[in-house]
Amino acid sequence: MTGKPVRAPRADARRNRTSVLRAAAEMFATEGLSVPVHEIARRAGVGTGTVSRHFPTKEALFAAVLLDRMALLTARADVLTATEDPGTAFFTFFAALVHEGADHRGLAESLAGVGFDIESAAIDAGSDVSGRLHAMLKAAQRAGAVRGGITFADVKALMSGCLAREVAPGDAGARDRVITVVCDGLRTR
Amino acid sequence: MTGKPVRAPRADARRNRTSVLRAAAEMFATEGLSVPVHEIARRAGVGTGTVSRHFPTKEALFAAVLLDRMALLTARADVLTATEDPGTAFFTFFAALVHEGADHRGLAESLAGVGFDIESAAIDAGSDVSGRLHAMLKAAQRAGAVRGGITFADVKALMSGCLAREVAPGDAGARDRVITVVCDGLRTR
DNA sequence: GAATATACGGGATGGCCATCCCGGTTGTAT
DNA sequence: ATACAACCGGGATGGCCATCCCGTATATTC
Repeated sequence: MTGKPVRAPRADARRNRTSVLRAAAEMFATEGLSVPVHEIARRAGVGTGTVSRHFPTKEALFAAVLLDRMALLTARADVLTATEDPGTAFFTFFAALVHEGADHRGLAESLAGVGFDIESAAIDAGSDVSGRLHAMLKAAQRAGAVRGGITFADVKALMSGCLAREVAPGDAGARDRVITVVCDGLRTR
Repeated sequence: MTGKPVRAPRADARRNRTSVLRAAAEMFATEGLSVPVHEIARRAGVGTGTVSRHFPTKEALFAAVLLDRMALLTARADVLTATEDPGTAFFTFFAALVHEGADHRGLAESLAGVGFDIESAAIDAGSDVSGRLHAMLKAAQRAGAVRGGITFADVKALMSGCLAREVAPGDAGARDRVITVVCDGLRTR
């Protein structure tokens, strides 16, 4: 079908690609989505042209960065679903997502709806964390561990609260307090 | 002291000023802080120059818009503090702030730390809503209505969760659900 | 060790936007 | 009615940034 006999990419190209990916992961994590592409290129030791050739768009770069983390998270979700009762699974995964987002400002911003849409990024990345969380919520509700009326959108909103800038990045204690408040609030009483 | 014999501003200037203020309030509320000044000017029926002459900076314009709403809110806080028990006062004011933010996207964004710093805007506006909420939190904790460990920063984070984009602007039901979750989570158990 | 496709760097381009500026206009005081 | 300060509109300016382009360099193949 494709008349193009695809040759393996050049060695320097592969090297640069991973450099960029690593630099992007670090900078998105610490600086957030608004970090200029130029900075990522500088940190990776390449020109801006190289970045946009490998990843046509900043959003595509972000999606690529997300790919592996997302895969890990969905795997984690599947393990929890299989081994824990629905309530525990949901609350544990919720906390895991919050902690993940806390270490990754770009992810948190995306979750909060600032910058790129995380749904589409996730789909580009071929991994659906949201879907897992949604399923776990429903299961936990059926099991009576989480209040009935709560919507998936409600949960996402509460999650973004746990990730708000007010909760300092390094302050795991604050994060745990907030998670506790939300989870206790979500429980059936 | 001021050698300037301040004359009353011209009538058209006053008219334009209030036009701009009204337009800005509407647009910040519906579109958020990222609305271009140009749009505000257009909606107000004036040139962009007129806007920046009256309000030297976009942030100053936002602070001016906030002024009256903030005054109302602090007044409300003072009434609640005087007439209700500390727990009720705190929870009621918390909900009031969330609903206020829901009707005013600019305010919500500012609270969430996106765009301008609301603290400084509030201080420019001469009204300290944060201070009131903080005091009410402490009182509610002393009265045993709210868990002890909770920080004011925690509360702000949770509040911004109630205002997340996921909770659709028109959906008062969703807002109430999320508020309930958070308030129940905050209560001493 | 040539020949050639591939990839590189970083300047050029274009869009967006807040703020500033100035030639022209209008309210106001006399 | 006149004169002057105050004010207006909106174009000009400058900064920031993602993306594109192209002359140059280099990995790969034969």
